[in-house]
Amino acid sequence: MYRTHTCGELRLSDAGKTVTLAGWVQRTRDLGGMTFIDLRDRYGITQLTFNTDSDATLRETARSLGREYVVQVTGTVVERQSKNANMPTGEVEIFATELKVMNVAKTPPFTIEEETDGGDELRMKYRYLDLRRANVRKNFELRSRMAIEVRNYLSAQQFLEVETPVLIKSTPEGARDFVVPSRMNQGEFYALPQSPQTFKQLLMVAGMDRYFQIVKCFRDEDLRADRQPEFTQIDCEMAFVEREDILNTFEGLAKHLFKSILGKDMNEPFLRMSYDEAMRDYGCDKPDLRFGMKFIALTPALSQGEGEMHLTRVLSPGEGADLARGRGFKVFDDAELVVGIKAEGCAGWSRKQTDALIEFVKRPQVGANGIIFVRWAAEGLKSTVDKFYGPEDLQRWAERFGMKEGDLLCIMAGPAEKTRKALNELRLHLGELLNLRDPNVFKPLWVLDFPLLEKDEESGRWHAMHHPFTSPVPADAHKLESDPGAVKANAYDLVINGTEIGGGSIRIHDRGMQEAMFRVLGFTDEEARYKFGFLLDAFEYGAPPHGGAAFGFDRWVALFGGRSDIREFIAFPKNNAGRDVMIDAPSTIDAIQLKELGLEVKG
RNA sequence: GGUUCGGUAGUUCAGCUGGUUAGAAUGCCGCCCUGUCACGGCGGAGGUCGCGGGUUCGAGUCCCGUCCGGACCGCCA
Repeated sequence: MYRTHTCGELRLSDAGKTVTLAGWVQRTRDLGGMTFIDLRDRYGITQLTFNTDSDATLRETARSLGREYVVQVTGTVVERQSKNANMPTGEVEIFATELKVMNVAKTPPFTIEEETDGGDELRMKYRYLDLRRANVRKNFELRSRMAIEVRNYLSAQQFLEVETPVLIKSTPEGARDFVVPSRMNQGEFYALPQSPQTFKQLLMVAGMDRYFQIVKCFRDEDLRADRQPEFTQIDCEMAFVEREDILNTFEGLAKHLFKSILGKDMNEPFLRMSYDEAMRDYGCDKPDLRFGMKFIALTPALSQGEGEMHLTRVLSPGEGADLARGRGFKVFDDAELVVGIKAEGCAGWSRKQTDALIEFVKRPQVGANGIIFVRWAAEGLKSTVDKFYGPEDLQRWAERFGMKEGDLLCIMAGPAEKTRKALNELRLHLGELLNLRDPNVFKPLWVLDFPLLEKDEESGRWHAMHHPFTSPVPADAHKLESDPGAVKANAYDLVINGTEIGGGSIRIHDRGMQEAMFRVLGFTDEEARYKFGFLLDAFEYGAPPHGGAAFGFDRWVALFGGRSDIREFIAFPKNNAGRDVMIDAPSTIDAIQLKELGLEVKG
């Protein structure tokens, strides 16, 4: 037997017991006459003590231990003379009588402590050391608990966990597929699933009624802090349901997780908002509702007074440059949209601070031209466009925004889509600066009524905003082929704190409608049959109405863990370039493997 | 495909308008220390300044290229 107890469980009540522990040497404190060793395992840290009463060889061994040596120790649990209130085992220590080094260790390249000195790259290269750190380990304890609670909730709701294949057929309609060559079928390839979408629909045709799976999905697209090439979804599908049934079921799942994991009672029904509303009020389809700063448009449609109209003109060619006065306004060809947000209590911000905001929105990633500021300070309303606007204009704007003394308006103008997007970035940035994005506050939101289709500006083709199996809302179904852009999707996203946690839809379950959808997307009948014939065929054998949802498990865990980087919640993640720096993958394969697969590699 | 920030000791970083022998903290090694828990004290070792080229009397510092990493845009049905 390697151990009788873990390093996290001994308490004062255990005093007097003879115990054996095993673990890693966290730290040695050698005081000359006494030596203390912190012994660590997954469960905690226990202090070992050696002194002049200890056997001389034993003491010598204790003093020679390096960080991360694996040791087994036997000794007596004793009450500490100086207790440490900061650790659960802080009232006791082990007076060691035997000490065995089970394995030595090189000095690790970074400290194995909560506040490590290691940078991200090193931590990932030595991830097995990084994972020894208590705060990293906690992320995986959280992840494990959440997976168990997801299963608890869904199985109580009669969902069956069914595994779907990982080697499937390539249908790169949305994201690019990862592709796997087949040795037995040379020249042909499997693809790894971007999601088990079609399989879960087939399970509904199969009468499974309610399916779920916590499943890896793969997308060969560029990475982000919240995007990995392989990631985990909570994938669900239900038969004989309408949108309302699905929203209720998964709102229930979310509430169950909030309660069981975070101890939070989410009694209120989740807010609901249409896509159009979200775009109008927040400039994005996943608004962070932890704070206000709703968009308010000043022109052109909503404006009445001359002031607003003038604003459009001022920002037009020629005059814009003059207006700049060194503040960075540039010329707009047209200001389709003039829209602002109100930052409460920011009227006192310095020139340096407001300039920093302008710099922020002028970054190429945001691409705005500038910001007009209106502040209500002690001396009254003042704006960066005072040259062009009198007090009565400013007063009207202030009323429009419900402005109070101390508030700062940030107004942007330009092409509608770009301006909305830029103001969204500014809003989030201000929320950050003003500490309004508290990770302990959760504001869930259902976003509904997405457009079914989006037009790709380059190709002029329609593509599905969600995926091609999403049904139109019943009222719009007849417009699918005549006016595709006007069709709303029977789809929904769950957004929490500005993060898209998941989404889903009521699916098409009728062959004719699915074929119409493929036509709208520009598939020929042959293409549709080649890629999705199995699904179309299945719809002819009694496909029930069905719908479902999928949730980004990594993101959800990260959200509950109060972080935005999902890599912290994935045991062995990939870096920005899709590489695993620990095992050094991807890598080349040898000539024999290539030959067996019937592949040749260029270059 | 693009934008942007970074790469200097094992590690995290500082290093000014180019100028003698490149610093700090921490870690590591040695010695001292009987109640530490970020122990303390004294001493020591440790560097191809990512790589290649250029400018210059002189480059960690400036320029060009390249590699690597981070964040972001495009992309992510």
